[in-house]
Parts: sequence; structure tokens; C-alpha cells
Amino acid sequence: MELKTLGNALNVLECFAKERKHLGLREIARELGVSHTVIHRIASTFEGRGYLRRAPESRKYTLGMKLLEHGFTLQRRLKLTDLIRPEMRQLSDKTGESVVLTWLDGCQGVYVAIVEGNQQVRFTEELGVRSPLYAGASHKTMLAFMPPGIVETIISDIPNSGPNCVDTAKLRADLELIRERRWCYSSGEQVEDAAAFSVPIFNHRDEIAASLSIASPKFRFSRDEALNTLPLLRESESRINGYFRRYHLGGMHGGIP
Amino acid sequence: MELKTLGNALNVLECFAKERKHLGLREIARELGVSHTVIHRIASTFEGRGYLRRAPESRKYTLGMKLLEHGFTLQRRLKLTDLIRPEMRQLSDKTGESVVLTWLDGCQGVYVAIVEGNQQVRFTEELGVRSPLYAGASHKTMLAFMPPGIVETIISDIPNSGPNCVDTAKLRADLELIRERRWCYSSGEQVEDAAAFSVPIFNHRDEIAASLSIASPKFRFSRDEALNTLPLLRESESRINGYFRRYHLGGMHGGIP
DNA sequence: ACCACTGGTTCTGTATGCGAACCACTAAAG
DNA sequence: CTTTAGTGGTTCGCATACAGAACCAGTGGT
Repeated sequence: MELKTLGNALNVLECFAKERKHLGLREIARELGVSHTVIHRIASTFEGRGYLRRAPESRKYTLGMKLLEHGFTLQRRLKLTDLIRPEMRQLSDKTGESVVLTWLDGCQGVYVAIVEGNQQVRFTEELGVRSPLYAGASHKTMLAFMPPGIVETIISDIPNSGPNCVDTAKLRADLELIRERRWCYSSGEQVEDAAAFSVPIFNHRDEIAASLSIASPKFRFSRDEALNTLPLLRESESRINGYFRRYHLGGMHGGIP
Repeated sequence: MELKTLGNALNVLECFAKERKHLGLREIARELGVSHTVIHRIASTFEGRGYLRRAPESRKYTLGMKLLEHGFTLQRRLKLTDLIRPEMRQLSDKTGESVVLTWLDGCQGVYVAIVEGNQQVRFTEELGVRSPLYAGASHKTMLAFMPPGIVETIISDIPNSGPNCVDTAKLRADLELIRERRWCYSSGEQVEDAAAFSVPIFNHRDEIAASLSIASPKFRFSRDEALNTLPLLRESESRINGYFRRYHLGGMHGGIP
């Protein structure tokens, strides 16, 4: 990070990312541990440019529409709305389950598109959520196809104790299997009651770029039930892979943070 | 605008909003009329934080996923995905035409959600596009219900010659009619070959907040055909209005820029 | 080998942003 | 009613963090 002012400003913006909607000047200042005057200057600059706005009554700040605009530009650029989401919708209609596209960004996975199934009980997840690559079918599927050096670094960074601890030996075996089969099934790994079935998506340079998953409550999505959907999943996979190749989407799995 | 550095940084970000995907350092610098060193510092800060990223081959910069995240947060907060878009989908299915939600932001309208109709030829528009309030049914519908003082200011700011010139007398009459009927039909106004039929959406404080429109190629959407859809439109209007009230969405039509 | 680019780095003067102390205001507490 | 503890907003001197010229290193074209 180079520019301190800009860094501060982005910190401010990211305060709003968590579920808190409205924040006061001093509230932000306290959280970031800087003077409230700093925040004031940042916030009013943001406000003037539409990145933040203020609730008329409480006078607190909220995210502004400008960010929605940028988000839309990006969605358009990733061909999400016009190509990929319709394809996902088809798959969801055929299987009745939720379909998720997870994008590889640096060393994390981001849910960028979700089409929910038509069942009463169905898997659902918040868009834009980021998580590390070593848990859950959608994420491990991507990890498996990353360059070995980077995979090593990521694995060695996994906390080997505490709530998020992972058996790295088993993980390595999993990754090997995923590479072999080009799919991954997991149950109750990332989300307690959910199971997912994922296949990898590559970019035009054959680098791993994303993963496409069918996700479901685990009681009706055993490994066998998942495997039944493989032909349908493969069909969508190949079409989406086509889009990635044609439009040079994805890739650049970036350096290690 | 208070902070120069942050202002510069936002300018950089907005360079990418136009349809150009990849930009080089000096390219941006030239456009903004500042030293390329400035842009370099800004860009690398942004890159480190995920707001920009670089294409591995061309080494040029592009928008980063972080902006997608913020966009999603905002969409979630506006209840777009879970409540409003499904309602719009229903309306679109019933009418066969595209349905558009236009949000009031300051003194401009922003297209925040579009559900396209099922017809071969149909109205389509880019999400996130901003335009002034004095043209097009969706925008005039909002203008009509803004506080009279602000309406005056907006009208007096309309260029009264040139390509975007508007007959302000006629506009005033239109607005009067819209207030009376609570709907607005326009044809070929904002988009040459399109017609639109709009109703206003208010927030919990009964301030104008958005507009809901049916949009169609104008050859199959005459004024009479539009009026036929009024009952359906009203139904959706009232439900969406309910969401706006319940969740305190919209409003704060802000000051004059 | 040259030129015209590119992104990246260094260094210095000064513009610029920082922060303690200051308002003016509101809402709750005494 | 006054007090107090909040709030957002403002001021101003000082130190610093940023701007920009000049620089390097790399690349692709001629």
C-alpha cells in the first residue's frame, strides 16, 4: 500500500462492507483508530462523489450508488448477466438445485453468481463473499489446478490448529483426486448443512479461473445423487468454459498476498 | 471535494467506467492531465487492495473484484436480488415485456434493475447508466414528484438549445399530468425506438424514491397498449412500494449538485 | 542501434493532509 | 432548566506525505 490517504479512504469504504448499514463519523474513526477529522474529510469527499451518502434523519453515512455503478460495469465485463447467468439458470432448472459460480481472485474464492433452485429448501449464499481456498468443493476445485508452488504456499499458510484447522495430508490427497477426475464433491465442509459438487473452469491460457458448482442441502445431495448430475454439469461447464476462452475472462491467479 | 489525493484516485477509478477495459499508466495520466507518477502510486495502492488488477500480458490495469463486492453489498442492501427483482420478473412474465427499476439518486436517475421480456425484439438497457431527469417516462415520473423548488432548479438548468434541448413549457404540463394520473407514457424520448410506461415508487416518508417501468420497442407499445398493462403494473407497484416502506429504501433526493 | 514507448523508482520542496482544540447542535440524564 | 456526553463540522499551525522532474530498465517496432 503506497498512498496513506487513499489507504485510509479504502478502509473507510470497507467499514461498510460488513453488515452494518449506517455509520457515524466518530464511530468509523474509533474503529480505524484515527482522528475523526480525517474521516470527516474522507467521508465528505466520498459523499461529494457519490460513493457515500447520508441518511437525512440520522445524518450517518451509508454506501452510495456510485459503487453500484462500478459493480454493474464489472458484471457486464465479466459477461455475468448476458451469458453466464442464463447458462446457470438452465442448469438450475434442469437439476432443481442452486448453481454457483465461484471466481478465483488472488488466493481466495469469491461467489460472483448464484442462481437458486426451485425447491422449498435450497442452498443459498451471499454474493461477493470471499473465503480461502482450502475448504469446500467450489474452492478446492480451484486450488487443485493452481500452480504447484502457489498451492504449497497456500497449504503451508493454513492454520494447523484452532477452529479452521485442516488435515493437510487429506487435503493433498483430495487435490490429487480432483485433478484426476476434474470434479469435486464435498459435504458439510464450508457450510454445515450443505453439499456441493464442482467442476473447474479455465481461461484462454488454460489457467484455472473459476469453478461451477451445484449446491444443495446435504440431505438430498449424497455423493451418488451428485454424480447423477455430472453429465448436465459437464454440459454447462463446457459452454461456460467457452465463454471464458472467447472473452478472455478470469485467470491471473495473482501472487501470494 | 476535499482531499486531492482521494479525488485523483476516484478519477482514476472512473476512467474505467467507460467501456474501455484496459488502461496503461501513462494513458490514464494523459487523460487526467497529471503526472504518471501520481497515477502509478494510486494504481498500485488500488491494486494492492483489489480495486484494480493487471492483465498479466499487457501489464495494463483493469477494474478489480473488490468493486464487484461493494456492488453486491449494495444490491443486497437495496433488496434488489431477493425481493424486488423477483417481483419484476413476475411482471415481465405476465406482460412479456422488459421491466425496469429506475432509482432516484441526487438529481439523476440510475437504472438499477432490469428484467428482460421474453420476446425476440425487446427493450434492453445497461445497468448503472445515469441520466438527467427531464427525458423519458421513467425519469419524468420521478421528477414530477420531487419538491417543487428542486424541480424548478432542475428545469432551469436544462440546456434550452442544442441536441438535448427540451420544451420546458410542455415538460411542465407533462409533470402536472403525471402528478394527476400517477403514471407516465413516453415514446421515443430517451431511446429513439423505445416506449415506456412508468409509475412512481415512494419511500416510507412518502418522498419519491424510484420508478417502475414497462419498456418495449415502440412499434408494439402504443399508448393504448401501455394502458392495458396498467392494472398489472399497479399491482407490482404496490408490492414494491411496500418493500420500500418496510425497509426504508430510497428517498433522500439530495441537494442540487 | 536506434527510437518511442512502456511501468517503475528516487529524491527534494512544498503543497497537503493531520490532529488537538475548537464550535454548534441534539438527546438524554440530572 | 442545566448538565453532560454525544454528535457532525471547522480552524490552523506543523510535520509529513504527496507531487513531479529526472531518472532507470525493459520492450517492440523501424
